[in-house]
Amino acid sequence: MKDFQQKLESAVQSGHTIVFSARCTVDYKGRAEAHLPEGERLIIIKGDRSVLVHQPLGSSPVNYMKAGTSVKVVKNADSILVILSHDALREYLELQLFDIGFFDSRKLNDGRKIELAGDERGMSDWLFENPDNIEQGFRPFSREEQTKYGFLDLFGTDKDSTLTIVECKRYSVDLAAVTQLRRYVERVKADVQKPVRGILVAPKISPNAERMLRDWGFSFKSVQPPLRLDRSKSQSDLFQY
Amino acid sequence: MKDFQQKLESAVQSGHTIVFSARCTVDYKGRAEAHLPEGERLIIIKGDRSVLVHQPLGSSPVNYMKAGTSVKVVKNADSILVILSHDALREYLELQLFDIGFFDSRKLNDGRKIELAGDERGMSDWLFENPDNIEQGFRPFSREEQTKYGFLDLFGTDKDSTLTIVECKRYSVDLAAVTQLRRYVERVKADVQKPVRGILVAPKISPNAERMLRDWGFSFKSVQPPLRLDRSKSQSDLFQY
DNA sequence: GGGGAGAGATGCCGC
DNA sequence: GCGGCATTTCTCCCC
Repeated sequence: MKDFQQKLESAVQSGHTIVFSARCTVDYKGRAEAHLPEGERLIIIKGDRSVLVHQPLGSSPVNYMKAGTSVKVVKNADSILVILSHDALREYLELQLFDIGFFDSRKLNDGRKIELAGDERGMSDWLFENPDNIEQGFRPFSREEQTKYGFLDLFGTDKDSTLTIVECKRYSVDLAAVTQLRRYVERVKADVQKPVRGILVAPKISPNAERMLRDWGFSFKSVQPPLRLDRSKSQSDLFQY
Repeated sequence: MKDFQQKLESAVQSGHTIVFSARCTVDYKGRAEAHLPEGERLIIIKGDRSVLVHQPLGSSPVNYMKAGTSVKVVKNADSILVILSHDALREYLELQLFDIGFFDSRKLNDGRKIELAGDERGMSDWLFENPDNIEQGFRPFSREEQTKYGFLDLFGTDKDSTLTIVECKRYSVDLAAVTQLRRYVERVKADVQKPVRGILVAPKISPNAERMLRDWGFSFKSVQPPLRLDRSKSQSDLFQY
């Protein structure tokens, strides 16, 4: 355990990626307050001093600290305290370690960033280029633009030259999406003193959301934009297993 | 590498918590599509077959799969493919491993659940017991209840017996919170054909949200409820470092 | 399994 | 820094 304290402190110092398992308790105080009774967990401390505590099941960390956390290690009679604090965020995490399972610390070389396709930005980009997929005659003149009216996905005119606001959702439209569109439409309508239409575009919509949408005179268009990740290496046959 | 394939397959079979580092590429296809060029990362496969891929910086996994993923390992000439698929969710992740840094696999014993205090539920519980913190004379008759009107945090009457809906937020009230309250108020108002008040309760509110709130005749009450995590072991001196 | 809503949400971009 | 908003959001609860 003495050895462990030494190892952990120098690993943190060197900015390595640190992974270890331990029987421990966890206490958190910050935006909320939490306690996790004794059990075996996986603890990760990264080079930016972000911290993750993972239980053996579940994809989300049970506790965590953001990058910039300071790490202090204190040896007790029968345990080691790892005191993690982020004073700027006023968040504190304390691990009381009773047994260490394994420990690894190493430099990981990785400067690459993930390339992602199929997000909402891509969807509105595609609809901007292919507006007839929303409605015949719809002509957008702005896209993802911070207008004085707010952050409108697509803003344009329909075939009758009526101002039309389009809100895109990647998945199912819910009540919140309808109120969001309503907020945009009302803001623009109040400003231009003319009729303004609202269209929600998404693969599907929940029954409640559709009812509210109709009540407000908005419309829904079901659209499933194609995924597209352009890069030299063909990916077409990678997911055939 | 041959050895690694064997180790990984049997570790997955035994439901262990598996952690290893590898120089690898990552490809994802599912709700979106993603590619991560070659670099050194940390990979975690848990007993429920949830999968996490972590880069050396940042608290969020760069790629992941939910519990119930099936794991297949294929040996190539110069690399190992780990093919992760979740057919029910139609999500696929592929790791191409070129070098393994370290590998650990072990059973972690942990059945404990986290105890959390200071969430919105606790806040509405506290306000239900101490309604004068919202407004003199406010008397709630339901709390966090799934009424026919929706999920109202607090529902009651004010000192003039006017129906009053209270929406609690743990942090700053934003535009979405105001439209949410508006949706509740309108639904109840339409049903009872009587005036209905709306009150937002939170530590603070953004200027835009406050403007919209006032426009609709709702009110805001700044309240900071105390954190409280009741348990035998006193925590009062644990965060003094 | 879907809908609805909170989360110690996180992360991104804008002002 | 806050605000506004998407997220491969995730998680929980309830129908």
